[in-house]
Amino acid sequence: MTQQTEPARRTPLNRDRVLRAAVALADRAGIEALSMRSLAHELDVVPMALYKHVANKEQLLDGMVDVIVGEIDPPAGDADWKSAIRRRILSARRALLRHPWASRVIESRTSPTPGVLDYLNSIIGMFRAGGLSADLTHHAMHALGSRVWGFTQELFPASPGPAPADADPQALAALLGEMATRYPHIVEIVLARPHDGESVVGQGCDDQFEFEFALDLLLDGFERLHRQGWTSVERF
Amino acid sequence: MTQQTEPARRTPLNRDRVLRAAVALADRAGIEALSMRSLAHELDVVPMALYKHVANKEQLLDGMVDVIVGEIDPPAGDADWKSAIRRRILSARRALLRHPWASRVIESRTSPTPGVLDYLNSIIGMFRAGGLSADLTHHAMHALGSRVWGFTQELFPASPGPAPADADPQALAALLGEMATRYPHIVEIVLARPHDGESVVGQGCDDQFEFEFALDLLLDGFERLHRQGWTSVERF
DNA sequence: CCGCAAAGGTGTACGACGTACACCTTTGGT
DNA sequence: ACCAAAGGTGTACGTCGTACACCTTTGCGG
Repeated sequence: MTQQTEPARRTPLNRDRVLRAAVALADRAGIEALSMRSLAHELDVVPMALYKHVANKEQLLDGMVDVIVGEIDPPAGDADWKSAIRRRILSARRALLRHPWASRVIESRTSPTPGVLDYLNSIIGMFRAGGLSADLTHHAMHALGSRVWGFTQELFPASPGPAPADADPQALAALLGEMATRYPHIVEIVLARPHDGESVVGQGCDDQFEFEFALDLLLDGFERLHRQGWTSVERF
Repeated sequence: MTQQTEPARRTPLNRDRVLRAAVALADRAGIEALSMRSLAHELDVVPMALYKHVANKEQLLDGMVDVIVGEIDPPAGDADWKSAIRRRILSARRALLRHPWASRVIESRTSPTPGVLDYLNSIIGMFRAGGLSADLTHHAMHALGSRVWGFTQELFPASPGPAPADADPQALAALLGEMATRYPHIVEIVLARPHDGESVVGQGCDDQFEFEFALDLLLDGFERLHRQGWTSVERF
């Protein structure tokens, strides 16, 4: 007669539910708050229960990456390889922006998962379908680096200096002055975007623009090399 | 009469010795083996002693980055900005290659140290001295991203698949065949470098070449934009 | 319908880790 | 000679990943 209330037995965990819960938790609380313990708590289960579904935390992170990679749109039917690849990479970027922790996790993986290999294979296939040689494609992939995923390693996630939430505008101005004498060139280019001068340091640039600027520079470069029949010189 | 042997008192620690020991330990044992405890042990000191010299582990890592940044050569006196920047970045690359953990640590820093700001300021100054506008320089720095440090985020540190030290060549061949059917494009471009076909998977590419390929593509792109007076279009 | 193996979930425990805090020891300046 | 500051110590706490032995539920072949 103990507690009749519990109509349906808790549906058992499985790898997929674990991964999705992990992604959701990382989205909500940040990747640094994701531990085997916190995830288990989230799923109303004891920490060790997770190990019946993932081998260890590394595999959990691998699985989470594959969930995100699964969100990338399949190739669209663009006529030319350049815009097809461009669109696909920007789709990857959108997926990654939805999960701000994802780029850091991808960087930290030490060996690729099947989902990742599928994606890379498909991007390479798009270059090849466009007629680029295997040789040039090889170098192109290296040149893109993490940009195939839609992110650049930003030099610094936030703006330099202490937290901008300090409020005190006088101290901020003083700090800027100090910066300007010690690092004049940095300050100059940070302020180079003329129209959003309101916040002295914060959000000075349009990340999306910066990303596309670099991406197009590279894609245009590949195209130019392709057209002139470039091949890596014999270096041996 | 207890132990007269200990002629000179141990010279006291200081921040610099701590940082150098940390760099040396990371070089020798890998960054993942660097803990406050292991570093203290290395210095024949109790873990908490380190906290008299660095505020916490994050600051220790910051300091280690500055040590490495200090190893980058000062600007050479090249005539044109492009080759001057090229040389400087390749010098940074050499410094980073001497300390394989450094790129990962740089990536993980959340706010810049003075040494880092000095380096960035100086690179920006080189663009400006070459006549590039603050606007174009701004975008160029973004486009370079972590490449200013001389590294690219490799898609994967090692080759895909399980450890290649498995030795058994038959199993390796089978694995390669499996890869070739599932990821044909990847296998094709991995094998695209014709002359080092001996190791099936390992070390298929010349990282230095890949780095310079991408770097030159970008620098050439900046130069082209500069020559044609490029300016970021009004996007508002 | 029984019994039993496998699959799934639990509890306890261990050895790392970073670091707070109170304490002792050495040292250099007056 | 003294004393404050600087440098080093010892103990302790909370968190982490996860090994291992155990219990419970479930589905299936006899």
